[in-house]
Amino acid sequence: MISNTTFSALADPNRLRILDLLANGLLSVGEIAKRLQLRQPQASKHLRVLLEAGPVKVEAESNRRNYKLRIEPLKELDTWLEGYRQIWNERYDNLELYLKQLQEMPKNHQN
Amino acid sequence: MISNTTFSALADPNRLRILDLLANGLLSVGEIAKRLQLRQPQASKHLRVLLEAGPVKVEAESNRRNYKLRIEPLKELDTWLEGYRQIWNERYDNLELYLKQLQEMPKNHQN
DNA sequence: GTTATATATTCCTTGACAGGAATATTCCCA
DNA sequence: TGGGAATATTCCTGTCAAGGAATATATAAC
Repeated sequence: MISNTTFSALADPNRLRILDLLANGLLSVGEIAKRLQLRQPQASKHLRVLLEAGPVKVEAESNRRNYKLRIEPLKELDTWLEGYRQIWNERYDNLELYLKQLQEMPKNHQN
Repeated sequence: MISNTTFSALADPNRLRILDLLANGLLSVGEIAKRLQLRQPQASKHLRVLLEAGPVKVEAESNRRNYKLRIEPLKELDTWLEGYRQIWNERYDNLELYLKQLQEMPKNHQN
């Protein structure tokens, strides 16, 4: 079972945007704040949430702190989704089967 | 871009559990409350959140209301994840490549 | 129609969280 | 060692969401 902390961390538009930024490579706090038009403290605060929840890691480089994506929590999300993917495939299969049966049914039996 | 409302709806342990229950088929409010040891009003309230956020739908049957999974928002989640899946595959590919190069490298060049 | 059952809604209180502003901390460099 | 740049933290305030309790609504059964 996936924990809800991952979802909580992503339940904020700015943090979602941060992840999308980091998908293209590591960034410093200042860069993130600049690109998202956030004030630096808010950027730091959001990054802290992401850091503690998991989907981000940090690496100090002199007085910069470079944040990177941490892919594991997203993999967990993927794993969690797996169970539901089965459901929608199942349903799709049923629809396919239904359409096939409909096609094979003689026209005069289609009411 | 996925909206954060889906994540918000899932950012609660009880709602996650509700989804997991509904993955096995439709359930009435009372059943959900009972299985999750929730009071009925709280169950209703969580279901309302899920209903408005998307991942659940409802069907009235006499004085019961049967809630079902609505798979579309989870598909959206899946689509959103797709971008990140590319990242982890990419990294995996790089690792594979690295290991391959390592293998092909003559032993006396491995420092 | 009255009663029971299932569900939804309202009101209240409390706790968590986001943003703003100010300040603290850390590290580099001269 | 002092100053500046980058980042983190603290304090404050307003908003929102969750749970509890009580109540309203709807449907079935008699």
